[in-house]
Amino acid sequence: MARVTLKTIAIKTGYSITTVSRALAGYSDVSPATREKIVAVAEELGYYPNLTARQLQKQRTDTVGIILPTFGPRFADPYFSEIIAGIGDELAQQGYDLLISTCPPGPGELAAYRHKVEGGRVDGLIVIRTRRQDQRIAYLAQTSFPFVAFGRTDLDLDFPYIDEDGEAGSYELTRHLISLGHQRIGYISAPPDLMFAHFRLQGYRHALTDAKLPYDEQVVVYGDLTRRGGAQVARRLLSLTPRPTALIAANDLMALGAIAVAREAGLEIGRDLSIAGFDDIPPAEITSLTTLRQPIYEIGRRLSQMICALIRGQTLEQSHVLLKPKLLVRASSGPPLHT
Amino acid sequence: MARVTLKTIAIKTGYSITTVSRALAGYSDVSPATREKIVAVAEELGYYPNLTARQLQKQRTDTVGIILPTFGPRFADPYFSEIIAGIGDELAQQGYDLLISTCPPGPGELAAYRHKVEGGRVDGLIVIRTRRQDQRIAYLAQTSFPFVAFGRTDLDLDFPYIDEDGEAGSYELTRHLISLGHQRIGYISAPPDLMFAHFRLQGYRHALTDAKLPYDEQVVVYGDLTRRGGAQVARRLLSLTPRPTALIAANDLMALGAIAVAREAGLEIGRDLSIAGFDDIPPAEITSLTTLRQPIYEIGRRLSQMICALIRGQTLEQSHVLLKPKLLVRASSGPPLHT
DNA sequence: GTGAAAGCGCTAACAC
DNA sequence: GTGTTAGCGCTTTCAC
Repeated sequence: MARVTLKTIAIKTGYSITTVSRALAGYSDVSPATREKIVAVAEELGYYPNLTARQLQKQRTDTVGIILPTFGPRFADPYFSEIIAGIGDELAQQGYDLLISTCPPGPGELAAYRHKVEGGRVDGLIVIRTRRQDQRIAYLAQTSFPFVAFGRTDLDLDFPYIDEDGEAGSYELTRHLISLGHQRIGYISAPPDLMFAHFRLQGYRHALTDAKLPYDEQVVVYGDLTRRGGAQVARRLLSLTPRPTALIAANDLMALGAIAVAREAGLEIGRDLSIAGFDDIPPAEITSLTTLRQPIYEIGRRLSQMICALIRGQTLEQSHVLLKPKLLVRASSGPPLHT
Repeated sequence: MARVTLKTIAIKTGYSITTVSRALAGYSDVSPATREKIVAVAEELGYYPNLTARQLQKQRTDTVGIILPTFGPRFADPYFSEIIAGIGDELAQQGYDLLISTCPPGPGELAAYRHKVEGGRVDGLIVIRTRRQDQRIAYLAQTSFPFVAFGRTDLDLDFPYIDEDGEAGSYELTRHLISLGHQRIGYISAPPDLMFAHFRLQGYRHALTDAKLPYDEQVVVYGDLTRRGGAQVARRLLSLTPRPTALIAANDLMALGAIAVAREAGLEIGRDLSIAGFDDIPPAEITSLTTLRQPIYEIGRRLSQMICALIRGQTLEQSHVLLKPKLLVRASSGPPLHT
């Protein structure tokens, strides 16, 4: 079980470590006969280069990092698995590994980032779920370490990102409900420090204003992005008088929670109450939920492409990508009962 | 942007690299005054140890690897995000990083494993979705590299694993349907080389035999674990005469596909046709799908605990863990129409 | 208490 | 063509 290193092969073949290294690396300045001998012995011994040593020497790790901002004990959010799949598949193709950590948002987070960056653990980072005054972005931008973000921020910094145009999407969705005749539309927002929550709420708000409908803070509540959380706050909205005739949730999971609550209350979705979400996660289709689709897997791939390009020192053709989500009208939204 | 290393601090403080190293590591044989000075300078300069160098020296990476067996272009399987969450959270707590790769099952897979193991990229590996004659397990067992598996295999090898007792679960579920009065129960299996597919099918088979019902190969079909795949083969089952009065799918995703197809055909789930799945992914609850619950997140945590213990050279109190899935009877299963 | 020296496994500059 | 030397940044004997 002794490790086979260049030294092992050098001793066995009688050549120097350097020559062995060059032979194996396919350099042209080593004689074919020598190379053959060395390669044969390497195969026989089952030689495999030590990646850590190579990393130390080359001063790069061929690894991209991502730190998942997990709230609470678990994140069953399908969003994460989709994006990791996209990121991982693309990185594999480009010859990079993916180092994943989990860290709850908060003061300890920066340490996790420094750990990766200054510890030389990765060559680049992908930041997801950007927040207002996002300190992770602030830190990374200042170090000039290669990174890309999924999401913008409200800091005055220029950095490469991909984002969905949540405002436009949300605007379109709200208009859709308004055009169906809804006048009192409840809104279940995500935690307001998340940038996407901010944009999505803005879109809702502007659509109301443009339609000369009042923006009523009473019908805007905040959930924690989970199904359970959505259910909780939906209950509040449904107990209001007059009751909203439609509900928009800032993500599908909360919308699904709202649906469950509405059903419990004996309401028929799409008729007595319209509900819409955001993301188009798989269950949304099953539940016939009207929603806005983001191609998360594809976004993951593109994030990987961008970070790989940055690591290689290339300049991006496009460093700010804004994707328009696609409105999918399904059975969960319909005209209000009394118009 | 020059890297701050021990050398930087050594030069600045006038001490040797050795002393700086020891001071920062908190060794007792360095005078308090010296330590203080060194620590101060380190902080001022924003020193952060180079993890790669440390890894090379210590001959360990404090990293655990997992290679996701992705089929096709994407794996939206909620199962993956759950288990990664569990694994990642626990590893973070134990001070380990998680290195994730993706690799489709096949001949290239072993190379990916060797890359991690012999390249010294990780200290241990987690293998998921074991298969019959699993070559990954065979390889790892032979190298005596630390690893744990989620799932057993049919090789005659002793290795640490956690597994669900898919046979017992499937047996119980099938009995449940039989006791409701079903006599012709269709079965949508997963690809047969997956061990869990094998066990789940066995449970179904034994339950039939024990109830003196025939095992009819005509009603056993194979799907690819996706919703779409489940829908495809469910269509075949529903066109048989006599039509099965109940369907079991080897995972929830395929069960959901079957439900969609049945609804299209005008069947009311739980009345005209009973359907059951396996896993209890979030949409299962929403859809009122009778299923078998596995605590995937918890399994992820336990896998991490085991691998960490193994890496530390500890012996496991329990190296073969078999968990019994819990039957959740929901509205998708009921008695057949004509009994 | 502190420093010099060796070495983890590899690559690269430079001689011969 | 091949070997010598140095060095990536760190830890760890072993002297003093």
